[in-house]
Amino acid sequence: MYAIADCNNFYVSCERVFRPDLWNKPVLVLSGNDGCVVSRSNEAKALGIKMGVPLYQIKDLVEQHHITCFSSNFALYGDLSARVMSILRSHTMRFEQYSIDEGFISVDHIPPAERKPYCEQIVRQIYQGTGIPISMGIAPSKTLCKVASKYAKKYPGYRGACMIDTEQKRLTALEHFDIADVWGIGRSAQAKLSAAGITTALQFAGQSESFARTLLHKPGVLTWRELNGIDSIDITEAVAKQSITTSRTFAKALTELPELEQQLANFTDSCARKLRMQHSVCAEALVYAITSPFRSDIQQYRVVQKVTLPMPTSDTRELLSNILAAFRPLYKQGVQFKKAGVIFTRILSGNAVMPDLFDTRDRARDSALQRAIDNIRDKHGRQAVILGTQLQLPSQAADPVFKAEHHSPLYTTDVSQIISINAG
DNA sequence: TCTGGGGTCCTAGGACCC
DNA sequence: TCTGGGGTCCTAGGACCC
Repeated sequence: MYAIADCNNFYVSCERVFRPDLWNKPVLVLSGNDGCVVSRSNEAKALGIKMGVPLYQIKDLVEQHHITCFSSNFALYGDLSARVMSILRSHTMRFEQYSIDEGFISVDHIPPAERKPYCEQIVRQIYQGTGIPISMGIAPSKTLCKVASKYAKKYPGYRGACMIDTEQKRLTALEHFDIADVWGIGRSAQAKLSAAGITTALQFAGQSESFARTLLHKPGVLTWRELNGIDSIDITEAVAKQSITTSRTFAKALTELPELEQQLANFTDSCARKLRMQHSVCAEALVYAITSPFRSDIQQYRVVQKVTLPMPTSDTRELLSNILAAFRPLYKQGVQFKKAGVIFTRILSGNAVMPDLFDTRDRARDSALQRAIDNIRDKHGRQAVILGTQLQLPSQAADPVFKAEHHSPLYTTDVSQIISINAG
């Protein structure tokens, strides 16, 4: 048996931890550049605001109902996530963090009759310890856990934890569950199932396995099995990432090469730090820059370039010089680049690299320098040492590349804020 | 005018080999 | 004019997740 812990409206809940006055009020958290809605309080959902909707399309609604909006504050969300996950991890030997706001645990070590009260207690503990409300679902497969957690979220009577542990409960739960809300069923699968007359999770689970295979292939079979209580997606311990991305949409399109290079330097820096944190090296990367796909009035243009590193590396300078060398020839004057990014695609373990006889770099020296830079930044902040390419350009003073007009303070990570919280 | 960011897995089809 | 069959590996793109 597994249990999932799923934070309720996570980003909104994080903001409310430090703004208790916003309980029971409509609240939204916005994506980068305050573009789209990415998290909604229950009150905002009740007003009909959909996930992912652009802010400008609901401006009137926001004003009319005095909805509080926040720019996303990932330093805060990451920090609170780590606290929630650490409590969760303390309850079991088998734990998997599935996303920033969800984690699976095994509850095999808890006697069956105590599992639900045990999870209710975890819900209370996490709320008391972090201020974040969560819901839990307990079941013999991860997909059924997700179903159960949605019931726990919807009906307060479950006291935060819903368990599917009998055949009767499974049938009843699936009967009232929309197939589109099942974990693993996306838009495409839903359309195919709908065409076959299937609208509930129970109808799908009641089909034959070969029906699921013919219509939805391997992933569909997995979901079908899981809905029928056959545990098919085991808990997987954290492993090194196979790809690392940093990308941004710009508030105002960029046209000049130096400003694009500055952004690519920031992206590369961010990816490379994550790479070194998991003790990996990168053998191949992708750099891209594109015009806005929403603009039908301008000529679309896209740069997508594979970058093969001469040697697998995690050195920011080496990665950046290769990435910029690949990008420069494809840059075109006059193009309005609205979004750009860097993806590290071929990632290897740091100690699996073969030395190259013809290598021209002094790698011992490079890595000593990189370590020294990392140490300084750990102590004194990310801006303490940067590459020249990352320097703020004079033209940007009154012209922000990124927009964030509703950013909350760095409550948990900024030293001055921590002092003021303790003092208060 | 304004439209996010970061991942994983699977599949079909091409390249290549014998 | 006739022109095999089967296997592996790689990659781009799609689907899905939060």
